[in-house]
Amino acid sequence: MGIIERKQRQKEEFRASILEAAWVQVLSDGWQSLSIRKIADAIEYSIPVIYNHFENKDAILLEFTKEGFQKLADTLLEVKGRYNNPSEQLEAMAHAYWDFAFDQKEYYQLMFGLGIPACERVNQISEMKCMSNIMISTIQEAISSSKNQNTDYFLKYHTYLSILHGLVSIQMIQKEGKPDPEKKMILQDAISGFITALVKN
Amino acid sequence: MGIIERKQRQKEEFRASILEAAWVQVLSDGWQSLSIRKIADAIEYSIPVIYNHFENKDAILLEFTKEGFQKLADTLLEVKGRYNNPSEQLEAMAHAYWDFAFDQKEYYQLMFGLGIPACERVNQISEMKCMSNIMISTIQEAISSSKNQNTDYFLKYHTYLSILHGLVSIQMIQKEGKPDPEKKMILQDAISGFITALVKN
DNA sequence: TATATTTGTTAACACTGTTATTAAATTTAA
DNA sequence: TTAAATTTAATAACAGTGTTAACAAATATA
Repeated sequence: MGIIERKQRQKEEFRASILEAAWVQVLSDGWQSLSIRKIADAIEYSIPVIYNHFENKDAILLEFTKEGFQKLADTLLEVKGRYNNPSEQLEAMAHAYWDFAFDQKEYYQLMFGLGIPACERVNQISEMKCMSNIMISTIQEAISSSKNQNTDYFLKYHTYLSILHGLVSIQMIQKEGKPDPEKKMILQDAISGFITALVKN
Repeated sequence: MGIIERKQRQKEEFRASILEAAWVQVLSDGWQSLSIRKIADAIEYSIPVIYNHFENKDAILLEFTKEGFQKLADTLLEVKGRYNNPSEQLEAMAHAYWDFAFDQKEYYQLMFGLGIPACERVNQISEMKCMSNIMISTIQEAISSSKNQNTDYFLKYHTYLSILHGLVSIQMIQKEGKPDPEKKMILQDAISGFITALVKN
């Protein structure tokens, strides 16, 4: 009696095929031109079937938003694991963040609402919180081994993320494609300033 | 024979009325819901007349983008004039930037493509360059009176703008409306770190 | 086999930006 | 003043968009 299991499996495959078709569209023409109709066309089904698997278009976008934060969190965690010193970790994570943004530009734009309406209340998404926690814990560790143990870690987390996002998004607005490698000097400049202020004060 | 002058004047008044109607729409429902049809409805004319004054919808958005950068540039210049010391100027300008972003949220979102497609090649807009120059000149002055005169001013400008934009946009993504006054501590933290690094090194 | 239930399609609604065609008003020329 | 030229505006349409009500076909249950 594995019929309902098979049905469940097929349903999930169907759902996955919708996301797959959507992703192909996005990679080829960007978020702006993604439409339910094109997805339906790609999977060779009629339009309303998509609404059997997703409440609306936003639900599809939300799925990718979550995926994006999960991928970023995974990357940060992996990179963090390559170092022991919190300062080194924060620096390496900053570079990884930058690379993720430009290697997975479509994800990043969706996650942070660059050019398209982002899911409001992004910070309530659990995958987003997961990413935050990785950053926060590292900052807390850095503070533990710093001169001033009373530093507000949440403030510093916010500053850290803001610097990273600011650098990335300003860069993305101004130029198409991946930035020159030298542009990473700006990242290096800003982030080393932040880390110095965090540890030395 | 002031007929052509009158016509020219009327044409500009018409143009202004289009922008005025658009702005009312934006303030009440945001950029997302602005449409040519609603503008036409508001000015009580048919749709195609709008295309006699603007090539397309993007041209209307571009107009507001320019306006926004002009307003921001004016504000920064005014604030800068209140201080003599470059460090103080950079700090005051940072606070003015923050205030502008949240007081003129609609402008800011359009200028930096938060949630809506920004005009590509924003940095080619002259009003944008004007704003940049105000920041750059102040940074150059700060470098002149700093320890290391060889500091790359353009890199520092980019860092300065990125920090500001990052702080603002992360804040805007996470919360609706104007942020708590205490959130400005994050700005203070980040920007004073930047200025210290700029002048003391 | 007959009845439910799920699944998918057609067709429509209410929008969007944009434009070709046509009519009206206005200005210019005779 | 009348006729031609020009400007100005409106209607109606095209090609899209997200979403959904109504209906038909396939499948599962009784």
